[in-house]
Amino acid sequence: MDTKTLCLGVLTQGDASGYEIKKAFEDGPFGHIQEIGFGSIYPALAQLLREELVTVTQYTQEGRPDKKIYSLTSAGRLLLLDALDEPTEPDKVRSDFLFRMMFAHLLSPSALEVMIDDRMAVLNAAIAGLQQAADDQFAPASETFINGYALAIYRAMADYIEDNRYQLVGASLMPERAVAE
Amino acid sequence: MDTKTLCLGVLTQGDASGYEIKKAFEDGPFGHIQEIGFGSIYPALAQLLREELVTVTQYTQEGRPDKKIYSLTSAGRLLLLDALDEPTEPDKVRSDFLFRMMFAHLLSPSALEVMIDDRMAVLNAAIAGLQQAADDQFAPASETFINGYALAIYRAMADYIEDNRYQLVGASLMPERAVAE
DNA sequence: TATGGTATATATCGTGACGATATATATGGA
DNA sequence: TCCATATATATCGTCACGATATATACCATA
Repeated sequence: MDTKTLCLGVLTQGDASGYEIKKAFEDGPFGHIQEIGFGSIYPALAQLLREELVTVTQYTQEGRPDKKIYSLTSAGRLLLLDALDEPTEPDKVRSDFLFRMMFAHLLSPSALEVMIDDRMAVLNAAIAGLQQAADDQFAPASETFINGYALAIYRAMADYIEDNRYQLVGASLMPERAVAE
Repeated sequence: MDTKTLCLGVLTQGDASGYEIKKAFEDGPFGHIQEIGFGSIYPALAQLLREELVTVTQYTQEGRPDKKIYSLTSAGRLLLLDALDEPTEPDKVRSDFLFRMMFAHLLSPSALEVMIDDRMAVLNAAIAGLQQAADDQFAPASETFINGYALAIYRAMADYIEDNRYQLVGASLMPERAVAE
């Protein structure tokens, strides 16, 4: 799933600027699909424009920078549908947190506790935010599904970490004892 | 977490070749942290060698290509410890599957069912594999923790999808009805 | 028997993603 | 007043990723 296709996807939900596409990948349901930055979005939109998969209208705003609103063309809409028909790629994760947990035995117990507490705080904040979003009765079925999916995963993560953190802290103590003895 | 640091991490568990590092990120507990390919590993190892963070020994094998076994230097081990002290970056996900679910209303019910069934098959296979790995009583605490963490997440995903897939299939029916009427 | 797929093993190359940085203005809080 | 945040676009260098090349051995299947 390249950035161009992701932009086409957001634009099916309505016209948007590059800045608004970025926000959709931060707050909205797209935020649970993946993150993308400006360094990917603006070149992608420029290329979509060259390929006539989107059109632009420039707006001059007072007190704000100019805004370029992009709209899907019918060719762009068709290309998205083609992309959805292609084989689904496996999910990809990248967890800096898990990498650190892999080396719990090289960390001091206090450093490890801080890492786990930080992670729990992030998870609990995400869970709280998603529980509020779950109250929206007028959201489309796909958004409700994705929010619930993310909520289920965050809860599973938080529950597992709370139930099993003692195992890691125990392991992190051992090398220190060995050094002390 | 760049590829160089990831390679240093695997090498703390014992000397390894680039090929063996790749395998560690496919099968072992590192597989749940992130994926990396040869195109990232070999340049990273070459750079680590130049910076004297690892050393190499080349082995000639019979019936197999030559093998380059890399070992951590003390500078390499210290650099890994420094990296573990740096602030933990937030997890990153990239789900081609969720992207498709976001556009369930643009898919035929049969195409949607196939996508969900495929996803369930992948999840159930992963769950079955992890349940076997959970029986290993001699694995280090960190590996047991990570395997259990991955298992908890996969189970949460599978359970949620089974319980809520009907919502999406219902939504995918609607446009077809609209076209038919 | 031949063919094709899988495993072992290293390496490169082009495309594209990512993070940092630049530019400009307005608002809100310390 | 000063700094951070929000709005808005854009570029640039570095790094990651996927595809491809090369070479051999082994196993299954047609």
